[in-house]
Amino acid sequence: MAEITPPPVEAVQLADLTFKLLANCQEKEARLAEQQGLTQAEFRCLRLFGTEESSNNKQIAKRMNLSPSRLTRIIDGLVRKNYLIREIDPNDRRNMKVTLSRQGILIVQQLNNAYVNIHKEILTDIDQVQHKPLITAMTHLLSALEKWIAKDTTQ
Amino acid sequence: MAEITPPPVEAVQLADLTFKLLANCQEKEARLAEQQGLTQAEFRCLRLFGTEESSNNKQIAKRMNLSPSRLTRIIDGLVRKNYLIREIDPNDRRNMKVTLSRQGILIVQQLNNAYVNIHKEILTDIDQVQHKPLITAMTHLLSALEKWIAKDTTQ
DNA sequence: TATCGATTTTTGCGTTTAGCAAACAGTTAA
DNA sequence: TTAACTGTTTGCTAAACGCAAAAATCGATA
Repeated sequence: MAEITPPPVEAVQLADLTFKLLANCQEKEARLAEQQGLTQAEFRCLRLFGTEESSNNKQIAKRMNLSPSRLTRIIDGLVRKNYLIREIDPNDRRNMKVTLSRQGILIVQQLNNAYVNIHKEILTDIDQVQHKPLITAMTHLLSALEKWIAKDTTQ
Repeated sequence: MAEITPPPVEAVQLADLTFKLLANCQEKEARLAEQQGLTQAEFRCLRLFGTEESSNNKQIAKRMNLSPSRLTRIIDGLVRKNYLIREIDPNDRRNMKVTLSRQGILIVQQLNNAYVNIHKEILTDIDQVQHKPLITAMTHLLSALEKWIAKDTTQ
């Protein structure tokens, strides 16, 4: 399988780290979502918009790893809360064009600020010189992980 | 709040990284759990045992961030699958002493192996010299994150 | 030692989250 | 026009989860 096997100790440590990190990040996201009066799914959905333009139901569902039907109902909630606008795409009337409302843009900004602030706070707790390496290392980890997931999907 | 504010760019990057990492790790755990015929909750519960001794319902629930009642039912399932043994703690008959069965020890080993193997595979995809820094950096991140969570709980 | 308050687990019940399949609406091409 | 296809929504169902009450037990105190 793998050409050169890394020392198992490192793999064990990494396994342990990502396991714990996952639990903590989940907790972190749950807190943040609650602070804004959102469910976790709503939080993730909104954050996915970022500053981006609009998208349609199916695309969002795919990006969130949820069924389109589930997404319909999550968006229902966000429309009811006046964060999203859902209108028929004039180019293809089957599509629903989902866009952030004025309020939606506002809350996404708030959301992003809060999210970034946490990480700013976390960074103050880590030695300055470690910041760059941390980001580099985690970028590698992420891309390796994405590759692993993609590989396993197709096989 | 923070004494020295780190450059916001780094915080933004880190925020983005942990957000994506979270999604991917969730996916990874879901896959692994399914492979072993376990629900995600069961997976996490078993993995929490690791090689450790026994624990009681309430402790496990707290560590998993679940209500004790939910935990009762998750353990129900694992007892039914013969992975856990649940018996009354003779020292305090209110407590249930939960331990791994022979089969439980086996599957936890398998689980850990699979989990570690993924990370071994992931590491082969990252430059050797990056491994140590990655683990160091992530250890720092984890402890900073844990600190943030603990701080916010008490306030 | 009988009783009261606290603790741990379990059970009953309602809510939320989620997917599947069918219905519906619209598109594209023959 | 019709047939095959795509995207969204709706109805239904199952799983995940928490709350509150019940049951069992403990510990301390009057």
